[in-house]
Amino acid sequence: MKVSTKSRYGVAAMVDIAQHFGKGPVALRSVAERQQVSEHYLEQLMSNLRNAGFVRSIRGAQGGYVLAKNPIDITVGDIVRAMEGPIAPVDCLLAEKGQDNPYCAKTQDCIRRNIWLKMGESITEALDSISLESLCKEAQQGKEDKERREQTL
Amino acid sequence: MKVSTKSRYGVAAMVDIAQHFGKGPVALRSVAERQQVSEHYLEQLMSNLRNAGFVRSIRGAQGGYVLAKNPIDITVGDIVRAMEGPIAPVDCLLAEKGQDNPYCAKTQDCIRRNIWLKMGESITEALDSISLESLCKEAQQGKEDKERREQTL
DNA sequence: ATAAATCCGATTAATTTGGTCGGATTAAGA
DNA sequence: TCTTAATCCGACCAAATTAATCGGATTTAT
Repeated sequence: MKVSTKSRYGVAAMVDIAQHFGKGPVALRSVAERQQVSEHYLEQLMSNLRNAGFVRSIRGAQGGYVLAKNPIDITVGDIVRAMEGPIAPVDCLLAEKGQDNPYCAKTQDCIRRNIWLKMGESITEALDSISLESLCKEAQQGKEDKERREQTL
Repeated sequence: MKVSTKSRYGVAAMVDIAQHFGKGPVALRSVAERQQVSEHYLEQLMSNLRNAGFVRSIRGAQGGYVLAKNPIDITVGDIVRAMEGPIAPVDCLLAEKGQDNPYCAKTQDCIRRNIWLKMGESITEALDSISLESLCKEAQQGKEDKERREQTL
């Protein structure tokens, strides 16, 4: 029940890029350095985010990545789904309603299914309530607080 | 972000045993058959639940497992924690407050940590709101509904 | 031209998950 | 007391997933 590094690095990268929103493309190299992760690995992750439409890439020298949407319109849930697919703690939740379920024959009267359904909904709700904008604001706030503390000393 | 079979089988077994609450020990063999999982594997899982104090085992012929508490006092969250340890989507949440964190140096001002903290709390809340008793009732209800439908035909 | 970037597919390494196996121990019942 | 049905336990193994790494192709600003 751990969150994969895909999601963690993905969120870290997106927050990093969001913090440069409106200031031109951010090179992955610099993101990798700030966030202390492998640039090559990040590369792979970014293609998921690009295909999902959350970032746009600019190739060639001085290129990099920019957000494809406003930070308020991208949530942590969006990023996690782009990295790992649908949020579903068990596979049997993936079957469409009304269709027969390839993962489990007796979907209809399975009491345990509801447990994991509820769990998935809770996770989704929590993660979709956090936008890149709110994270950037929080980071900015933290930075200002820190500076104020240091000045007061 | 899938729930492991440990947790799923663990919950299945506990519901099964709970349905026999007050009727003497349930042999793992019979649980394994009803739930369609390997008896040997279930064995391993039960030792977690036993060590956590949720079931008591009775060895020897005619032995088996019984709940060590009332079904209303055992939640799905309890079972999941017994099977997988603390519910923490990222390791850095495991460090005690105020102690320095072996997983990440800058725990204090990490905005991302709060994401996963919130996520963990949501999961915990969802899973702890479901008791074995409520699951048994739901199963019983489902069974009665089914019988009624069949009689009406 | 050159250098700085992204892009992409293949491969590998490490970790976790999901078991299996064999035998020891315990206790009920004939 | 013997047999049989059960839990208990540690070691081992196989498969799947995760987390990278690598090499080179492509694009573009300067």
